[in-house]
Amino acid sequence: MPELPEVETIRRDIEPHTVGRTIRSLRVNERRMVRRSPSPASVETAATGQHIVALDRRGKFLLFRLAEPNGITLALHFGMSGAAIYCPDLKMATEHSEDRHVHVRMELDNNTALLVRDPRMFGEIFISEDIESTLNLGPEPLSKEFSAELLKQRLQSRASVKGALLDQRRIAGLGNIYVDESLFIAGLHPLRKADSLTGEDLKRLHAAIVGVLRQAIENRGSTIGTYMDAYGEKGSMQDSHQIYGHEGKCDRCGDEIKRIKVAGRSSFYCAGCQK
DNA sequence: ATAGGCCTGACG
DNA sequence: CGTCAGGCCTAT
Repeated sequence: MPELPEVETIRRDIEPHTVGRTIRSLRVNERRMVRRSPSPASVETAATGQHIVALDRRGKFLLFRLAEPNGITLALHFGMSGAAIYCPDLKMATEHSEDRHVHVRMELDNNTALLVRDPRMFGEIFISEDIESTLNLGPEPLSKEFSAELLKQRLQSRASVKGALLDQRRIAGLGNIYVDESLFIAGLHPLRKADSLTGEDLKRLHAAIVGVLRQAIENRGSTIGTYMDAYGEKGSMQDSHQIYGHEGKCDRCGDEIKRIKVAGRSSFYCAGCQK
């Protein structure tokens, strides 16, 4: 479930609890969550005893920057159903560890812990010594460099604009919800060819993406099904969704909201507003 | 470009 | 029972 705003909310919340601390132990008790590193044990060994020098986010990945040996990063991805659980004490961590869906337990040197719960196990944990190359992601949409011009470059594709926006190598961090929201705000049909957008289209789409992601972070993400932040609280961005998950008439023009499959994903749009 | 697979759980 | 889910990889 988590897209960029949800992961950023988790990052901001746990940053003060993790940066500057040492990882006392890391337990990964689900092989299927380890796909890029050789084994759970290799991830555990690489992280144990390491100092957390920074907590970053790249796209939908949460990145623990570890001191020594040389710029190693512990990366987490939350897939469809993953959640971080911050535990201010080990009693809480132990209680949660009995939950069969808790697959990762990171214990810090001040007797706090961070758990990862992921029922569907589409999430991932791994170590990389060159995380930027490993992830191979497009630019961050909330970075200074992200402009309408850069968006134009990244959308040089004959694919649908929705498919292109979902491609993490083109732009990092957008998922099904925020793509639909951005396209609605920009007035663009999800099936428009990415390389058919005009300069004006691209300016509107750029502003829509930046605006919707910023607002989603302010609102601590969207909770539709199960997403919870690291403290177990819901976000409120779902109350501001204008198109995703909506049925019936468009608030803006009164036309019927349509639901189709684009790039294999359920897609909501208004034929009156989106061309 | 699309379908299927990976998984569990919620809902009709 | 079937369908769907905020992700992403693979094979066709």
